[in-house]
Amino acid sequence: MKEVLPQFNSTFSIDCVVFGFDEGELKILLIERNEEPFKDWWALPGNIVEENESLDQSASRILHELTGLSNIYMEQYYTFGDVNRHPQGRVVSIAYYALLRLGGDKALKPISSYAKKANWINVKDLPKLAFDHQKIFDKGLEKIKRRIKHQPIAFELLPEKFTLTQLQNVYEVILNKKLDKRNFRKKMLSFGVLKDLEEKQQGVSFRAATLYKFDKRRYAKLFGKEISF
Amino acid sequence: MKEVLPQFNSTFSIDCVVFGFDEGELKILLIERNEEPFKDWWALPGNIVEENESLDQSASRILHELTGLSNIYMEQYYTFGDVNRHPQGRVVSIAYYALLRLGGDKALKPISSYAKKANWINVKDLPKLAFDHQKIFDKGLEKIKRRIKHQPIAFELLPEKFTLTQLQNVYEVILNKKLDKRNFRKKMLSFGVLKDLEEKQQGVSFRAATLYKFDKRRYAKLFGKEISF
DNA sequence: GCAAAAGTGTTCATGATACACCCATGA
DNA sequence: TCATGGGTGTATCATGAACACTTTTGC
Repeated sequence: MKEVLPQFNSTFSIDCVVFGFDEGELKILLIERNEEPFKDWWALPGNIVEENESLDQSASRILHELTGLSNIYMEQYYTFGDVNRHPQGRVVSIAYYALLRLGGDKALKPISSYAKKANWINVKDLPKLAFDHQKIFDKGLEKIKRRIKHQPIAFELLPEKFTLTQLQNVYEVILNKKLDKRNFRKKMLSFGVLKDLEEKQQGVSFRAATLYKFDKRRYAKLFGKEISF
Repeated sequence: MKEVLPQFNSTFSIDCVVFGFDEGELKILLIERNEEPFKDWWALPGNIVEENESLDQSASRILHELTGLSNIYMEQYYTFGDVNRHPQGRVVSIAYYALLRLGGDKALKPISSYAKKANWINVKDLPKLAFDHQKIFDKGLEKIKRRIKHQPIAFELLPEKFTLTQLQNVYEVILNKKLDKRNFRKKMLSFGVLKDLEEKQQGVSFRAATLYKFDKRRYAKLFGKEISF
């Protein structure tokens, strides 16, 4: 049966824009390539899709190999297929963005070794990227800018317990503009999806802020999928 | 160089959800398949991407072969890659939606012959579709529902000269809800991107409506890309 | 006591919604 | 003259935007 399909030398890959938020900065995970082409260049983590895995599975696998983490929030957002985007042949790349909580215990534990090293790099300070990865990144950033206005994705970038100021910070960095503190809090709390943990920040040298938690159940109940953050 | 790439029996294709609006109804173009698998089933128009064309080019080509038209408004929106979505092997499909003006002179002039016939079918009355095409359609419809709220895509479904009632109809059918006539007109006109042609409808058996035209230049000037229709 | 961030309300402008009647035309 | 859709305005409500000071805490 299989030989019925038309065929030429082509393949497809996944590339991931992995966003992390740390100390008020939005970063992405870049790897320094070990192999030609673009040896020694910085690139988005990515890999070839294997025969027996779906695209989503492949993206999860790549992230797992890279970070040792599972259950990362990811979404497919665009597919890049210009004829000459890969110097060694026709490679169509399906792009995903991922969001994860940085800081604290979760250091990177890379499993695979196709990269010399992986690094978190501030999105405002990106080096020149291999292939068409700059384009892929740009579109990914644009995507989460839109997304964060209507879906509760900001919480994926924060620890489970967070302060309202940290949350506002995520919005400010992603949207790249200052927001009004009072209006932000009023609006956020008005959705009724933040649970006041009646618990304070620890170890800060100033007034400790209240910790909140995103209440997923309540969110799902109130709004199927739609809201305007 | 080319043999460096990992490879297995796989390929990629484009599938298109081609929307057309006619007499108050939203329709899509379906073809009846001529070949196995799913011979005699209805399916979305689509084809294998060729070696020397980008994804966008491929989508345009497919639409051109199918309709004889060029310069159709299209956008890539999702890529479907489940392992068993195609019974003959691994086929990853990149989905596009297209919008075009129906009615009047523009009958279909199919060029290719992989289909027995192509038909416009009301989206409320779709038959069972081949492969995972129902899923592809669902996601496409969802996409234009969102899109129409922020981008001027409704005009792509109308003739160059249209009445406000026709425009409202497009919104109502895509969003699947009634809108208030006065509020709709007020809002639409307030954007300042509709040009009053000082010309009336012809050949109607009731009061003729004013014809308008979408003013692309003015739109581009006023709003880079963003607006809330 | 001071530095640093937490926390808190009101006013105003704008946009969204609800709602009903007269007008022009062709048959 | 009647059937059909074209065309119009106002009042109310909800939401978003602007804006500054007091409180708490650790050092």
